[in-house]
Amino acid sequence: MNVRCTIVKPFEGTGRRVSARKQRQVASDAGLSKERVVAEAIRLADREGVTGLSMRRLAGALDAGAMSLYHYVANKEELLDAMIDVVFAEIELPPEGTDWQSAMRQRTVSARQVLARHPWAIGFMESRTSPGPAHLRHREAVTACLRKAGFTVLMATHANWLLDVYLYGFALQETSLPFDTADEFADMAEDVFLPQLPPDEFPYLNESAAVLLASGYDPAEEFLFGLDLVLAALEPLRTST
Amino acid sequence: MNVRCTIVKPFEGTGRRVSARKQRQVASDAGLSKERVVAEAIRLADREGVTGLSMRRLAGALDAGAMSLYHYVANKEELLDAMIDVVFAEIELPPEGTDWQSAMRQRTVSARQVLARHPWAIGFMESRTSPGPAHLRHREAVTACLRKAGFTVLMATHANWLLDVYLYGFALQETSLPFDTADEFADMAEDVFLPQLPPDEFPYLNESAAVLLASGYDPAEEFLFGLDLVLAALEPLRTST
DNA sequence: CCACTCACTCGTACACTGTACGTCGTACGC
DNA sequence: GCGTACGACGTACAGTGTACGAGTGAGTGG
Repeated sequence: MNVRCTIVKPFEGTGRRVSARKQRQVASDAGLSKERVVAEAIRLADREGVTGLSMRRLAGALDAGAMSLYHYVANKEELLDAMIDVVFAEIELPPEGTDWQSAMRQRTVSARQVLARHPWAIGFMESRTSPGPAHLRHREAVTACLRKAGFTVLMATHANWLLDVYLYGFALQETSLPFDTADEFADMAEDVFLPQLPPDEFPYLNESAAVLLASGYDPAEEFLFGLDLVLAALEPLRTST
Repeated sequence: MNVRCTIVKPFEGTGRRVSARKQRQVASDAGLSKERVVAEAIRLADREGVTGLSMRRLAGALDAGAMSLYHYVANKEELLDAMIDVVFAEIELPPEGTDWQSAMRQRTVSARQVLARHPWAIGFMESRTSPGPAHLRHREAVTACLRKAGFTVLMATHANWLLDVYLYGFALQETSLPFDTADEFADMAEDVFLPQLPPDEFPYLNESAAVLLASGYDPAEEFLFGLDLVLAALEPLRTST
């Protein structure tokens, strides 16, 4: 196994030494900077998806030449790393001073909102070979929360892992589904899915679709239901109080 | 929301009518076919990752011209759809005749193995707008298993959802991690992670790394631990026996 | 004041991608 | 035997990431 794995500090080194110069420009308006490049890249990815994010288009959005970007970012990989770390920074840390379930619930809900805002990020959050500083701060805070709640190191690792699995798995599924609300689900089920499911071949799927339709099933409620189930299942793993 | 969502039958329509002709060739060796194209695409993606799968390279592996592929596949999207459905077909269905936990455990373990074999598939399993026949058969079997175990339609939906979230979330994390075994984890933690974590800034991460290292933590065990936790948490949702 | 350095910008070029279009050879039904 | 249609594929086009190197202009040492 041949992995390189270094921790990067995204906004350091490549950026212009703005303090070392007598602010030759407004520094945030006209001139480029790594922050501006990354921020615009996130806006572009939010708007057009990750496939719509190309160096040329990004440069265009910044009124710059494509190759100018490479002064702030070594390559597209590094750009993605920096984008992911900004996304991590948007996630609320688990607050101190409450019970661990409320704290983890709050950060996980926040993370889900952030990932819904930046769906392109889901597949990359843990897959970058070099975790950024916001990522590390996040992990430290979560681990601290669990350890203070009385989880042993091993059980905290299990809990951390399971909660992340739930978060990323849910976000992945959520963005995949072609409906968001109960109404959209009803429309899709009625107009698209049901007509394509022969009742004799798929009796249970037909039954499910019919019942869920009749009862006004809302897929948006699935998140908290599963999250609370997972949190409750983790509670017995605590050893002390 | 503007989604097209049709159910495709992957190996039908575009393929050569092999029975209508007096087998002008060996039909599986030399000649192309949608099955052969898709199978080779999966082999290529397994070997080189999804970014290594290009129409030209796939054609090369099949000793054909790039444009020949488009006689069996409308575009790369449809190729991916067909590949995903083959992956679904590799997953064991939950066996009948056992308790629901064993059945779902078995199919989820199988699914994890399949996804480990085809890591490129993880992000696409539920994101294709048109579920293939193997996908539908899979869903039907899982739903049947849960309903027969006494889950109501709504609870079966919750359970199905949570188990899929766990499966995909785990597979996603698993492929992201730069280590697979306990030994590799130990090496990574010692050589790469710990040196980059200042103890005063990340006390809990340092503590965790040290303890896990000392106790020979094996990330491979995480899957069954979490799966059994989820299965146990779902048990009370059953209403009857 | 001049020369030099160096951060920054970006035009061009190359190898690669998906695929639209059109052109073949050939095997088949009549 | 012939028209037809199927399957194969060469070429071309717009797009991608980025290597290379040339330009520009501001700051500094002499």
